[in-house]
Amino acid sequence: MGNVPYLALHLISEGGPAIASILDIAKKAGVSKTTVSKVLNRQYGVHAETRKRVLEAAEALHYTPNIAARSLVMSKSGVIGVVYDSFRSPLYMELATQLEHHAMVSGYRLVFCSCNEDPDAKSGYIRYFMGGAADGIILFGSAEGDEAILDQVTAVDYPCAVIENHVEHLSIPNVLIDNLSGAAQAVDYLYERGHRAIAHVTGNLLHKVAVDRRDGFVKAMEEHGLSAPPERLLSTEGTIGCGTKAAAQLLAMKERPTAVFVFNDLIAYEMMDALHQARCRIPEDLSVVGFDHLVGLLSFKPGPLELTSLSQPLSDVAAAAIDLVAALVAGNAPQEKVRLFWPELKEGNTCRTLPPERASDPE
Amino acid sequence: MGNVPYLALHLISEGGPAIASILDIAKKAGVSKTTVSKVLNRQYGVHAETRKRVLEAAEALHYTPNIAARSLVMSKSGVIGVVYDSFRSPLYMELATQLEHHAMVSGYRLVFCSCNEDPDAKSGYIRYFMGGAADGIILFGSAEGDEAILDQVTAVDYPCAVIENHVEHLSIPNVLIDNLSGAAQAVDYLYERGHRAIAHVTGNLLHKVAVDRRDGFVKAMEEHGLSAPPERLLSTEGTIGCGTKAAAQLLAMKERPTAVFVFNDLIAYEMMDALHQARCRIPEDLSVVGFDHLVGLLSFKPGPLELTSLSQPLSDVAAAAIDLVAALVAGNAPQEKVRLFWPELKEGNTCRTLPPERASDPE
DNA sequence: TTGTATGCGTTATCAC
DNA sequence: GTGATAACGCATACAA
Repeated sequence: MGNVPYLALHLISEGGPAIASILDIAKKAGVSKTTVSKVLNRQYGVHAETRKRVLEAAEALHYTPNIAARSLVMSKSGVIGVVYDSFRSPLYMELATQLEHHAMVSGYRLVFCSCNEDPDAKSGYIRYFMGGAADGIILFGSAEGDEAILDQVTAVDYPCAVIENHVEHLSIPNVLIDNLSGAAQAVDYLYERGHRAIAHVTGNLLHKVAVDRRDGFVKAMEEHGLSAPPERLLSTEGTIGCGTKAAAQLLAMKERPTAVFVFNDLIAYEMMDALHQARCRIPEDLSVVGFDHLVGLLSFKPGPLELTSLSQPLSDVAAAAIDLVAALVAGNAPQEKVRLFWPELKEGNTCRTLPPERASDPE
Repeated sequence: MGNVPYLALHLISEGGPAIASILDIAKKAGVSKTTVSKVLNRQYGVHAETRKRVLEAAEALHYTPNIAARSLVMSKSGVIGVVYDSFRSPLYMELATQLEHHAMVSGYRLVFCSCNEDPDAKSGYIRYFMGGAADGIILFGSAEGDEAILDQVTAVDYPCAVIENHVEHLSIPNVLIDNLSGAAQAVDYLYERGHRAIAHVTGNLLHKVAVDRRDGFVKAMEEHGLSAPPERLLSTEGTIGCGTKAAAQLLAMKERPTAVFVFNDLIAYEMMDALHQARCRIPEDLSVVGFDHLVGLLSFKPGPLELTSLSQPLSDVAAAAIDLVAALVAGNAPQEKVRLFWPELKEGNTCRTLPPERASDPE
């Protein structure tokens, strides 16, 4: 009766895949659905002979469990969803690889999506995961609109961990790199080598990471009794081409700094290339420190120079994120809301030690 | 009765997210489930006043549709799944970005997963998608074991498109780059510049791409009346470090070739770096042609030299793959099984034109 | 315009 | 050891 349209539809539509169900197996093997389910889930209490018949039928019909039905009844999918703003960085890729690795160890499937910087798409993917496609999500990034999105997540207590973004008033656990420490390490390193006039090239300040690194830079400068005047804070949008723009700005400066701390290696390499073309030598004329240590993530060298840069412990970050979400899914609120990791400065050849006379510059 | 354990479980477990259902909304708004469903799906035939009440209730309860239930009843998820072997290449990332873009245009969600080169994990992800998590899949890559996996897919007529792998006897549509043409372009380019002694560094020959490019190389050489002896075919496993190894092999050759066609830029840049360290100058001592044109995909330069390389039309490839899967999902068998695209040689500065006298070397 | 009833494919409970 | 049967949350044909 009522099921005729469904059945008819199923039989008529030639386009749809012909995936067998437990019921199909049951018919073929001459047993009940329950028995089939038991066999398929490796439960005890099934006659060896029956089990064999069921298994053969399943094989013959190319059975694939319907995960929609399964997660509907179990309210669990075994999946963790990861939401990116963009795929376009070797750093993101390495993080993805590490996340996948740790998820597998924890017995979760991991699926990724990128909203390509589109907030609506991001919200859509998150709602998709929250709707049962995943048991929990990992949100990577610190874009401006994320807070509103995270509000929805906390409202229903959905398991979620955020990498790279710390929202104070929300109870969502964060996995963070200490960007302030990173900036301080960069400044300290340059200071020790005699640099006093240090500039900073920011990332996209709509992302918290960029703000943190800039603030960390300013703070570190002040702690050394140095100033970080606005004209030495070159803000960029973190997109392709901004390194070149930053280089132009640097070259146009009346009092050129002796060193620059750049938001990340992507920008820094592009900037160094533009500087090189303008006959500004690195490190002779300008010292550069980056962030992310791309050389460590790539099989090739991202430029003629090896950039001195801060390396992030991506494996630790990934493990912590998976851990947090897995704990939340299991119903255990994590003890600590913030898992903080320290970046480590890796020395390259883009920084010069200034001769003493310059080092004793005023201020 | 029977539902008590379910309800009790739901109420007791503090860990689970508290996501409201249509039934919850219905109760709160004082209407039936059907009405709520209608409102939520923007259907006509609902009183404005009722609609408002429902919407308010949904908002208040932070309603998120359960996609498991929805896709169970509709046998559609609105998702296309993409399966990668690895995330570790700028090429893969750019392809992902393009795929995401085109999927959004087609109204599909796109979720990615990487099996990290583990065949079992790959099979698991594919079965997961086939089980209803996605309406169709795009498999990227040409690893050796893929054929067995694709057998399962075709057995149940599940919508699937493969990028970079052509399995002759299966009816799965393929999106391909003409690797033979790519190799021929590389050889032609070098031949025109006087090179006769040309070597080839392969990729992982367990992947069909690598085999195709090698075969294309050999064929193109023969068409020029040149030979491609085994000792000039340096096979690698495509992993990190193999470029360095290939460089060592090249340097150890008794009769060193004047040019090398390398499987991809990743290997080529690593190789060139090792060669540089061994004081082998490029292009003076050796000309190099790569594949993938990484410079076009990165915001920074992947090395001091700009590698002459074959560029793949990734946007076209992505569009074709999405198109194919979307068509299959809609029940339309694509007219053509193979969508072939041509790579384009982008000239860099890693190839030298040999002086006439050398060019006329015998064979 | 609204509500009732049914089924999607699975797991889980409980009789046989 | 095995098999009915009842949910999971949703969409829809159909009755009211």
